[in-house]
This record gives sequence, structure tokens and C-alpha cells, in this order.
Amino acid sequence: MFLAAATLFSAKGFDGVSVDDIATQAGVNKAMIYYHFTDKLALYRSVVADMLSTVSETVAAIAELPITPAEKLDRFVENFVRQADARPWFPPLMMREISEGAPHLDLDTLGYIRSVFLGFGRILREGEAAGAFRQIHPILAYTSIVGPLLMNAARERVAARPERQHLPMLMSVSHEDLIAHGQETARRMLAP
Amino acid sequence: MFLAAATLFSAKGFDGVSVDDIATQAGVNKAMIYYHFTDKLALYRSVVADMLSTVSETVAAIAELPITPAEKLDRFVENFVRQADARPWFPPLMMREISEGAPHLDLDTLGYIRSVFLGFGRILREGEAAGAFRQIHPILAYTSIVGPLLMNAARERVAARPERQHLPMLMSVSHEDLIAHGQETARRMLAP
DNA sequence: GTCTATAAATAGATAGAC
DNA sequence: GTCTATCTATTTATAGAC
Repeated sequence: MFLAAATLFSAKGFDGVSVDDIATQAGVNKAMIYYHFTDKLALYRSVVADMLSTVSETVAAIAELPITPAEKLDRFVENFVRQADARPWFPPLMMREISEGAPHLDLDTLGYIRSVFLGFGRILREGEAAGAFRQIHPILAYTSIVGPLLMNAARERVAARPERQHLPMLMSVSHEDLIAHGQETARRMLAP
Repeated sequence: MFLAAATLFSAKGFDGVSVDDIATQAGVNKAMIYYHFTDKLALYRSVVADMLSTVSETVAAIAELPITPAEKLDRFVENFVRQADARPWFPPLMMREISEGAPHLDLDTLGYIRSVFLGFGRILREGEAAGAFRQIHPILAYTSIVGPLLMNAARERVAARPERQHLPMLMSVSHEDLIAHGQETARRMLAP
């Protein structure tokens, strides 16, 4: 039920999915959704919060590790890709939510987003203070690292459609290559 | 009418907007939409095609300019940001469309996407052949340059909501800084 | 807990007057 | 070209049997 909702919301968005669709996909009756969750929005939020709370905790943990700032960013990138592999519905759903202005998120969930960004910012400032990173606007650094990872995951979503496979943009990229590239690009971007 | 549709589709997605909404926003009657366009999907596609055809032509023109590959990438980045400024509905709408697997696009529109990517790929290969760029997977290069630009624009969409302004991710970034950063990051990423 | 049945609102789309 | 009125299907959500 949770998995059915996550998959469908990711593929079609909040408004593109009916509660009937979710019930059918989950193999249960529609009334079951309303029994276990209060309404459609609460179900959607539980999917988002499930992803973001995990990412938020992991980033906070990485920021506290006894390693160099550059190594922390390596972990940040790797962790992001691994988490996305474990929950393939995350990147498309998050991209759409952001691009809509996050209209479906409550303050708790926005707090997780805030927490992820603040953890990233701490790593960045630590590196700057140590002279390991050049000065850079934290927003630009963040979008430059996370943006490509999100976009690549979303790209794979397009590639999953058989009738779309002729597009050159859909060549496959291994996630090991993606991690290595994300780490290398971050290092180059932040080098003094 | 076209502008109302573009704005609303960008903010709420294809399924999140009703034809009534568009008619109201445009100050006309719903039947007018069906008179000037065949149906809701055709209207949506005309919005997407209007954006992508322009970008596609511009990228092709840049690729043919008598300048260095690095300068072409500078133009590519600057042009992308300027186009997005002129059509602020473009980045969020495109991000959502991609993250859904491009279900609303027809072959003509997909051709524009293909064309943009191929133009970018030509610049990349020219730079590699000249020894100005290191070898890099074109997909990774493309998402690393376009991803941050799209994500920053989408981020601004979230910031436009008054009740969201407390988020640290929403600090403002000037588009001049954005262009300079995108260009600098691309240069560093591709340096041999 | 799980189902059927249904209420109440809204969606896309069209007919037809002017 | 522009409108009002309306048809039909679908939507969220709930009531109530088991």
C-alpha cells in the first residue's frame, strides 16, 4: 500500500494519481486507504517524510564524522545515490514537488529539507575555514551537486518507457560512474 | 490564454490544472479554449513546443559559431539562463515533465530535446578533439551543466511562496552570479 | 480490518444560441 | 468568436454491512 502509493505518486504526481489507482495497484479496496491513512494528502506526505527523514539523519551523521570535508562530500554524494537506488521513487517525486513550490509538504517535512541543506552547509564552511574549498555560494554549490544526481535519476525514469528509448539522452550510465563523476565534479568545483 | 496556460501548467502540472482554471485566469470562457486549441493536451504541447523549439534553434546556432568550444559552452549556459528568464514557466514545467517520463510529449517535441542534446554533444566532441576538454560521458556532462540551472530556477519557484520564505535553501542568487557559476563549473569539470 | 455502495464535487468536452 | 448550459465520466471521501 505504501509502496504502491510511492511508485504511483512518483510516476504521475499527486494530482495524476487517484486513490482508486493506489488501491488497485496495492490489491486492496479504496476504503482501506482511508482506514490506514486519514486522506490522500496524508498518505502522500508519509511517502515524502519516509524518504527525507532518512536522508536528513544520514547527512547529519556524515557532517560529524572524523574525516576531511572533501571526504564528507564524497560520502554525501555516494549516500545520495545509494538512497535513491534503494527508493527509486524518491528523485522524480522530489523534483516535481520542488518544481511545484512544495505545495503538498507540511512544516515537518520542510524541516527535513532544511536539515539536509544545513548539514551540507556545515561541511562547506568547514572546508572553507580549513582552506580546502574556495568560497562559494552554498546554494550554488548545493544545486550543482544535487541537481545532476536528481536529474540523472529522473532521466532514467524517461528511459524506462519503451517508446522513448530512441532518445540519445537516454544512454545508460552506471551508478558507480555517476558517484565517481559527482565526487570528481564537486572536488573540481570547490578547489581553491 | 497561452500565457495563462503556461503559468498554470508550470505551477501545478498538467493534471493539477483544469481547463476551467485556465479559462478563468485568461479571462475567457472554457469553450474558448476548445475553440482555439483542440483539447487540453494540445494546449499543453503548444506551450512546451514554444519553449523547446527556440532553445533548440539557439543551441544549433551556437554550435556553428566561429569561437572556441569553451566559449560555446559559455554561450550555452548564458543562453539557457536568459531563455529561462524570458519564460519563467519553462524550468519547472520541464523538470516535472522529465521526472514523469515525458508522458505528455509527442515525437515532434521529443525531437527538440534530442536536438538540444545533440548540439551540446557536438560542442563537447569538438572540445575533446582539440584537447581542450577531457573525455567525459556526454550524459554526465549535460546533466551536470543543465541540472543545476533547472534546479535553481525551480528553487526560485518555491521561494515565490510567502509561507516558504523561512527556508535557508531559498536565499536569493542573482542570475548574473548563476551564469558565472555555471560557466566556471563547466570549465573546471571539463579541464583536461 | 475489509468490503460494497454511494454521496457530493469536479473534471474534460460539446451543443447550440448569439 | 464568444458565450451559457449541460452531458458524461471520474474524483475524493464516507456510510454501513460483515
